[in-house]
Amino acid sequence: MKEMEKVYNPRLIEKKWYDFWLEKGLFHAEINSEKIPYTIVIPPPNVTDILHMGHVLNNTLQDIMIRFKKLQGFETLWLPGSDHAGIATQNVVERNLEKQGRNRHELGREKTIELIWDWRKTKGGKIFDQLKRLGCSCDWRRERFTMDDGLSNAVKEAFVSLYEKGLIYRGKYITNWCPRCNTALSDDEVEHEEKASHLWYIKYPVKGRKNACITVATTRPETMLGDTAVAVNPKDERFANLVGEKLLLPLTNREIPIIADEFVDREFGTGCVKVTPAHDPNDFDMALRHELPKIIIMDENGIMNENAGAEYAGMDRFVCRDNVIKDLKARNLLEKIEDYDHSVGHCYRCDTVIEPYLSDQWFVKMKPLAKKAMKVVEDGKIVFHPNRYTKVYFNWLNNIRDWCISRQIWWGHRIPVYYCDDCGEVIVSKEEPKECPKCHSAHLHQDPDVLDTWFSSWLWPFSTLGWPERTKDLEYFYPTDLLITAYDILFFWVARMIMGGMEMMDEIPFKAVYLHGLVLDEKGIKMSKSLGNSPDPIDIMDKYGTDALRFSMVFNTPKGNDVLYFDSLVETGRNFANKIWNAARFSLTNAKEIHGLPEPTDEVIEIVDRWILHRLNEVKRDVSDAYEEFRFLDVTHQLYEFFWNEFCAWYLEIIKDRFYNSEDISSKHMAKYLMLKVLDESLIMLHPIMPFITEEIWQRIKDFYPYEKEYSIMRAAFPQPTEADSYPDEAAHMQLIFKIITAIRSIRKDMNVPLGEQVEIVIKDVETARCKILQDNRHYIKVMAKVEDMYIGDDTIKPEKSTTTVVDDIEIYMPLEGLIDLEKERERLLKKLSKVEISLKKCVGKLNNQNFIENAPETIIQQERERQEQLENTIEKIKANISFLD
RNA sequence: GGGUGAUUAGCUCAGAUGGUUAGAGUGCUACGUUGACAUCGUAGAGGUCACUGGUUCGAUUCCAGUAUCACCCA
Repeated sequence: MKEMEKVYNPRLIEKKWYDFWLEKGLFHAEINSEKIPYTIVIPPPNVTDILHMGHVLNNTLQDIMIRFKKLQGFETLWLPGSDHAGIATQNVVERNLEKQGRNRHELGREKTIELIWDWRKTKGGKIFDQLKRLGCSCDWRRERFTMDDGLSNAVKEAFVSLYEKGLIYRGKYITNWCPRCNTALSDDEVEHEEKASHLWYIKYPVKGRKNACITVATTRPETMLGDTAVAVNPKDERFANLVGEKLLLPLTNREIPIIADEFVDREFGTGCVKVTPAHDPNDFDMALRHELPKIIIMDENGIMNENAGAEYAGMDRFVCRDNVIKDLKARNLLEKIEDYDHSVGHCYRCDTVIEPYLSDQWFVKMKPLAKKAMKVVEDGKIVFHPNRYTKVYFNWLNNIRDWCISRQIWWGHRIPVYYCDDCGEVIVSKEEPKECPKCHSAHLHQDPDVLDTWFSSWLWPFSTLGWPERTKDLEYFYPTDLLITAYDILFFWVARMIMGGMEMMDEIPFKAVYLHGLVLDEKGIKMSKSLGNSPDPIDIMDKYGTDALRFSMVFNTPKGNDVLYFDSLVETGRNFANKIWNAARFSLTNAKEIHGLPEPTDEVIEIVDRWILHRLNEVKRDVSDAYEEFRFLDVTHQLYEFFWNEFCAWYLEIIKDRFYNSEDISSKHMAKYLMLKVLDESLIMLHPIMPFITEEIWQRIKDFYPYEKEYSIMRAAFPQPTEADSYPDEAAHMQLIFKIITAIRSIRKDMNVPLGEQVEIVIKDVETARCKILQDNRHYIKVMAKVEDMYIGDDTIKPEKSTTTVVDDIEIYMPLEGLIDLEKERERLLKKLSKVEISLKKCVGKLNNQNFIENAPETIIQQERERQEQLENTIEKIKANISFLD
């Protein structure tokens, strides 16, 4: 194998290993009765999607769990795929047509759909190549698309079975209509935005009463052309005498009644509301209660029609608004205009202002589905992480309204409903019927609409595994284990999948849901294409490496909260990757000759070896727990701290002395063995987060390791903690040694004694047991603090002209012939003294508090007493040293 | 209008069933290229844990309220 370069270069290795994993089929899952399955289905990206930072976070987290579970020995399946994104995809192709001066209508339905398929085959699914670049261990052999035959069949099956259960119905209702996309949308596809607007107060003359008017307030004055009543609250005495009277609707002179309805809020506006049943959902309900006519005043493009009156027909709705206002003013019927903020619905695909619009649509009855979906979460069969989303979920399901599933577009699953042209019979069937079952007519036509894309997505966890066929895959992999998605599609998708799973499979779709946050830019603003604040993740990977990006995202993403992204963030990951690389480089150059040697015996083990084993053991436990609990931030921080600040900064530095200066072969061997062991196990623990660099290094070291190794790190076993590697005493002793070393280095720095200059140190510790620890491990202090001569004892004497520090209550002296600056020394000691005195004051304060003594637990009191003693000793020693300066 | 979350170092964020000296990354300061790494090393400075009350022997942590910000639902 080639020598390792001085700096880690991710470009050279990433593609190589991804191809290797693919070639070995390491991402592929099969039914395996020997193993427990662990399944994640990908939240399918749109077929039009290209990778953005949100995808990076989402897919990195999924990959982490899949790789982690694989290391734990599960048969892991990460099932990838995309959805057909009805509106978005059709929009893309329509825009292309527009550029050529054509449109879908002149092309016709079939030809347009053909074009969209062509687009999907040539341009669609670009994101999958990008996910591969990100290292995602998806089982690509199982890639699915919502428009595939199997999944289309699932959609039909779901529709028909829901219809047969009476859970799907068709009707004329107010829906959210996008005049640009020319289709209905579900409530969730409407994004509300607070807009500064006005409240227009319009006077409606009362018929037969000269000069009598009633004033209504509205935010959408153009809709008055479709008013069929004015409503007041029945308890509102101001208008009691007017109920039942007729009004003359301005600009049209149509007669409309004044009605009384509980819905009217007496406090809002004037207390009188205009009722426009065909263009407002609340008014629609009111119209049902009062049997009012419903006048549709605009077409599907938001253009006023003849019902709006000859003067306004043909006008765009917003132009019409201006004209209505102008004309009302001219007739002196506009009482006033107030500034008013209200939330306006926009199409989530094209941002056009939504028009509530009366039309024939298909709906799913949600209440019965919601009930089951709530029960499984109540019963703890599905757990949300973080848990607070449980409440949000219940809140949404408790207030759920029926789901409008028909869309007036062409790209999607055609609704499996047929109408008899002769007798009007409605036939709901998976197969296209040959004749009307009622009148046997052959003149049938299919419903022209298609289904909401989410109507196929909510079946995803089981349709991708073969449903409605009862496949072996379903039996083995379903229910899936985990769904990872951003919290912004909790309702769109997660809740609906639970409903779908319960209804179709009578089984939960997944056991856990992990909801992560959104990726924001450095100012905390949501990234979006239109703002241009979203970097291209591929550029970032080119610049810093994939592992660096993955690590950095996780290192900075608190559980369930948003993450702010900026480039400098990724430097952390890049630097860490380089650190790992160099630790490996060091290890390899020093480990070569242990090839083939057996595991060393305990006879030569040193305390620092036990310390690193102990720490490694703790890290295995903590990291494994953190992975299990989706605390990815803890995983990265634990591993970063351990690898960099314990393994590299202390262990590797300490064993250098053995490598370079020791004659003891077996002791050297022990250090090399442990160095490789820590490296090996750290790599495995890091692998789910940084798959590429860990595989590269692991491949390089595996031959040096005394054990037989697998051909890929992906097939390694996640390290298990063991009681045998637990050395709490030795670990505590080493911590003390490290503290002493740091204290000596600190004096050096303060006194301007560079590490290149050897010094003499005298340590005085009157506590016998502890003093022995220092004596036994003096060589570590000598090596790490560059100390030539060292005297340790309970009776050592402070050398003249020496500088001092006190660690706990251990005194450390460094003789500084001619170098000591008395003032500076006094300053140092006084600073230290004041710190310790503050601590002591707090401590004594507690112990002098009778209530504390009476109420606090004995262990805490004991702890405080010991602390007091040590602090007093420390102070006494610092003071003595200060007076020594005089 | 209802709900959720946030407020801790210059910046981005962890954290503690309530009990030593509140942590990390980044930034900053000083010194340093010794044979893994300057994408580095060593040492250091930097925090009234948003505010006001309450519970408690003890609150930055629990509770209530206030303020500011963000998001979701209507």
